[in-house]
Amino acid sequence: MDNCCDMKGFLSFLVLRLINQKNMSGEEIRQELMERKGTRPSPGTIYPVLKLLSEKGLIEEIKDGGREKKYKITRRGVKEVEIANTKFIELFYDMKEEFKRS
Amino acid sequence: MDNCCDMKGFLSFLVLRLINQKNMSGEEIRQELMERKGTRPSPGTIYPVLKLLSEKGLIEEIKDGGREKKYKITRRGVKEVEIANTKFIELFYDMKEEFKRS
DNA sequence: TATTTAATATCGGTTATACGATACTAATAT
DNA sequence: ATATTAGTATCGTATAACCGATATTAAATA
Repeated sequence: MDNCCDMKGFLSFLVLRLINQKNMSGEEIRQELMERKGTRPSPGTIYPVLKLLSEKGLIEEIKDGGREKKYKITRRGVKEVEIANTKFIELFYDMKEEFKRS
Repeated sequence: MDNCCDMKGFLSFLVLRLINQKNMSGEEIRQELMERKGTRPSPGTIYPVLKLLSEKGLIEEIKDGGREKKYKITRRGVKEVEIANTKFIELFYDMKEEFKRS
């Protein structure tokens, strides 16, 4: 309310990139986003995103016996990440300098 | 609809950064975003954003005689951009590599 | 086997983003 | 002075993001 630039949106992009880096469960993703944003996205936020990405065939479930269900990227997902990365960089190309300094 | 990662959101962030780089009119901003995204945001998208940013004291109008009204960043706006940049980098820090390669 | 519990899934509602269509304004041209 | 036109502004609406609360599931434990 008080802040411009709430940085909403891009959640599915972030989630897809996380799963692209390594297989992750919903809770692991919530934890990772907690560290980046300071706030932990609610279950009602994250699981619908995982469902959506699954339905689009960009990620798929894997069960490794434990309590958690993990997701891994699919080949389509890898392609999608690459396309999305390119779009992202085109959109924010002038952030390059800021990233360098970080 | 078909695509995950629509890259919606962040419009006010983008606009504020553009105006931070140089004084710009609504049309110039639409043009610049056209080049980055491939689609030109509609007037109904861009002018409300400019209004919002004005109301928050992050940008202000300047008239330079011509047909266009330009906006310049305020000191508060500059601060806000810096804060937003930091948040952005925290959120997408792992894009650093992709930016380097670009 | 029954219970507990961590993780996952769903539902309804709120807010923000963005669009298309339309109206307004003021500089320019006639 | 009037008409045109580029740019600006507004309105109503659609969509998407996200949350909180609640329900469900399945592994772990008692």
